Amino acid sequence: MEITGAGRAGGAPREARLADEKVRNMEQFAALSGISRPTVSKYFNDPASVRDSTRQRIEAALAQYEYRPNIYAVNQNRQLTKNIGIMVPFLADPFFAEIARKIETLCIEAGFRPILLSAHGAPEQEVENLENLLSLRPAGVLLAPLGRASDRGAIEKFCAQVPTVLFDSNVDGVGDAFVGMDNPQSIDIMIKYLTDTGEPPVFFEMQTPPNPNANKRRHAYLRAMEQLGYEPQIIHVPGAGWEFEDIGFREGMRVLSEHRLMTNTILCSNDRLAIGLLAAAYESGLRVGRGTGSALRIAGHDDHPFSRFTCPSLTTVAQDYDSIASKGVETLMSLIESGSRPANREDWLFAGRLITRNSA
Amino acid sequence: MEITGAGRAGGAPREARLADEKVRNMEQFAALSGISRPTVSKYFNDPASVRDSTRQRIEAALAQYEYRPNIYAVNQNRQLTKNIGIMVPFLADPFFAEIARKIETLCIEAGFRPILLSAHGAPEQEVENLENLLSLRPAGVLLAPLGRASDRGAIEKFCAQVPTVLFDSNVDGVGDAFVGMDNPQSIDIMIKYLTDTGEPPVFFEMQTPPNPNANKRRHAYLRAMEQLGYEPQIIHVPGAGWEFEDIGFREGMRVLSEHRLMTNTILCSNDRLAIGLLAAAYESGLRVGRGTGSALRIAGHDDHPFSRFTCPSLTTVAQDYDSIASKGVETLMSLIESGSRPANREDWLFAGRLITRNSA
DNA sequence: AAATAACTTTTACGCGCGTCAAGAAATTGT
DNA sequence: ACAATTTCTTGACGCGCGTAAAAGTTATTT
Repeated sequence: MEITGAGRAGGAPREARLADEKVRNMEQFAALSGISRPTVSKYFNDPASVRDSTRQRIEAALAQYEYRPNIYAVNQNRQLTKNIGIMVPFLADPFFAEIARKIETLCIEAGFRPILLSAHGAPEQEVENLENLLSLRPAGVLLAPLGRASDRGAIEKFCAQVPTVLFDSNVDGVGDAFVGMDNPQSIDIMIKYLTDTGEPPVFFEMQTPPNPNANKRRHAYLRAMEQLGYEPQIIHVPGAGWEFEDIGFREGMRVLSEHRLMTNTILCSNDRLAIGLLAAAYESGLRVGRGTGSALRIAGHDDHPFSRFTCPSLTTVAQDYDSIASKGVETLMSLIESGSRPANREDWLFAGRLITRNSA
Repeated sequence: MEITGAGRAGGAPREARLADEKVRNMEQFAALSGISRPTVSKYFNDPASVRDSTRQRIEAALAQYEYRPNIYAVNQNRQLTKNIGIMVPFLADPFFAEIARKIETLCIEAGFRPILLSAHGAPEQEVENLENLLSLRPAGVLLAPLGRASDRGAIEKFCAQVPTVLFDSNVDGVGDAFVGMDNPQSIDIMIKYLTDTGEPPVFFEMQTPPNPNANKRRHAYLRAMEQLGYEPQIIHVPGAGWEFEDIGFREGMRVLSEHRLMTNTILCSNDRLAIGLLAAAYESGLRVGRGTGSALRIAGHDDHPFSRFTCPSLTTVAQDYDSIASKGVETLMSLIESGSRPANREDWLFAGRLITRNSA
C-alpha cells in the first residue's frame, strides 16, 4: 500500500488561517481580496461601478471574510448618508406602527437604512427627535407630524435642511411634499352610505383633536350634510392627547346616557374613538348595528388594524396604507436623486375605500 | 440733560456676528468658547469632568452657537458608543410598542441613544437587524426575540459580542440576563380566580405559537389544574404567525360552533387571541361575562392596551410593564458599567396582577 | 507661603474611509 | 496588432474627533 498526498508541508493553507482572523478595516480586506482599497471603496458605494471580474473577486472575499465597512467612518466622509428618518407622532397606535413598517420595508428595498422614531405624543419629544435626526445627516425624512401641537418653527427649520416628505398629517406649506388621504372624499362616501342605508349621522369628535385630519373631516362632514340637505350635529367631547379609546369610552358613556343625539347614527372622527364608543354602547346595553333590533349605528374612519375585531365589527373608511407608503417613499427618493428641492410643494391625496361591516 | 453711554464705537460686537455663522467642528467651537479642544472634548464626554468655571464658559458658548459634536466622528473614535439597541419581534403589536416606549425613555434618561428595531415577525429580518445592530457597535442591547422561530445561532453569536438583556421571551442560556413575567404565578392566580367564581377553564392557544411564553403558560395551566384536581382541556387551534386576533376569531368561530368545550370558561394564551375570540363569541350571539345571563366566560393574559375596550371588557392578568422595562434597563446599565460579562445569567421574573373586568 | 493636587493647554497621532490625481494595466474597437 | 478607452493601482490628503504625553496654569492644603 502506498501512502500518497500525505498533506502539504508548511501548516494550514493561508486562506483558511486568515478566515478566522477578524478583518479590521478596508485596507486589510482589500489586501485579502487582491484588489486595491479605492476600488473596494468604489464597490461598496456601488457594486455596478466596478468591472465584472473585479466584483466577483470582491464578492468571493466577502463571502469568506464577512467584512462590513465601518458605518461611522463611511458616514463621516460621505456628504450624504444612506439614512432615511421615519418619524410618527405615536407609535403605540397600530395605525402608525403599520404604516411605518411599510415605509421601512420600502426604504430598505431602495437601499437605504430607515431610522424609526416616535414623538410619543409629546411636542418636546418631536423637536428633540428632529434635532437628533439632523445630527444623523439623513438623506431624507418621512415625517408624520403631531399636528396641532407641533412646533411649526422647529419643523420648518428642519425641513429647510433635509428633504422631507410629510405624511398622514399635513402642515401647510412645510416640507417638500405631502402624502395623505382625501378626507372630503372619504367622509363623503361614508355619509352617502350611512344616509342611503339609514339616518344621516352625527359627528363625534374630540374638542381639541391633536391631529389636523379631524378638522378636515369635520369640515367635510358639514359640507356633505349641507349638500344633502340634512342638519348637521357635532358632538364635541372634552379630551385631548392620544388616548382616543379612553376618551371615546368615557365621553361616550356620558353622551349616550344624555340622549342628546338627533339621529341613531354616529360617525366618529377616527376608528380609535369609535372603538371606545362601541365599548361604551356595549356597557350601556345598547345594541349597535344596522339591523332593526339595533338602537345605534356607529361608523369610524381609517380602518384601524383592530377594527375588524370590535363587537360588532366596525364599519369604516379604509386609508390606502400601501399607496400612501409607496408614494411617500417614491417622492422622497426622487427628491434625493434629483438633489434639488422642488419650487412648488406636491400634495398627494388618496381616496378612501368604504368598508362595510356590522356596526353601521 | 446729559447724554452718556452713547454706545461703543467699533461696530457690532464680535460675538453677535459670529453667532450667525455655522460652527463646523470642535476646533472652531473650542476657539469660540475660549477653551482648548481636548478640554471641550472632555466636557462632551462628561460635563462633570471639567472645572466649574470651564463648564460655564463652554455652556455659555453652547447656548450662543448651538454646536453639536459630529456623531459619526465621535462613534468612530470611541471604543464604545452610547447606542442602545432595542429590538422587538412585532412592533405593530401595541404591547411591544408600549414596552419599547418605556425602555426608550429610560435609556434616554440614562444618557444613551436608543435605536428601535422590529423583526416584523420574520426570522430573516431578526437576523438582519442583529447584523445591522452589530455594525453600530452598541453599548448594549435589549432584545425580545421572536422565540421559536428565532435563529438561535445568530442570537448566540450576537450576544457573544454585545452585552444583551433578553426580555419578554426567553431563549435558554442566551444573553447575559432575562427579564420577563412569572408565567406559572400569573396563570395560577387566574385559574384560582376563575375556579373560585365559576367553572375551571379550558386553555385556548395556537398549535404553533411563535412565542415560548405560550408553552410556559400551557404547562402552568396543566400543573395548576392538576393541583386543584380538575381535568384540563387544551384547545389547540391551527394557526401560526403573529395575526393572533385573526386566528382567535376564525378558529373561535369554529370551536364555538362545535360545542367541544368541557366548561363554560376559556382562558386564552394571550389577550390578542382573546380579542379575536370575543369577536367570534359576539358574532355567534353568545353573551360573554360572569353573570347568570352569560353563556361563556373568556379571560386573557397580558393586559394588552386595548383589552380595556373590548366588549365586554377583558378579564386578564397584567404584565408588569414598568418593572420589566426598568429592571431590563437597569440590568443592562450595570452590565455596561461593569464592562464585564457575568459568569451566571440572571433571570428576573415579575408577578402578574389579576385584572377582573367583565368578560370573566 | 510653599507644597501639593487638580485641571488645562499644546502638540501630536490615530481611527476607517471618501476621494483625488497620476500612472499602470486590462479591455475594447478597428 | 495598435490605438483608444475603460478600469485599476499607488500614493496621498482630509474628515472630525478621541486620546495620550508633557508642560503650563490654577486651586487647595497645611
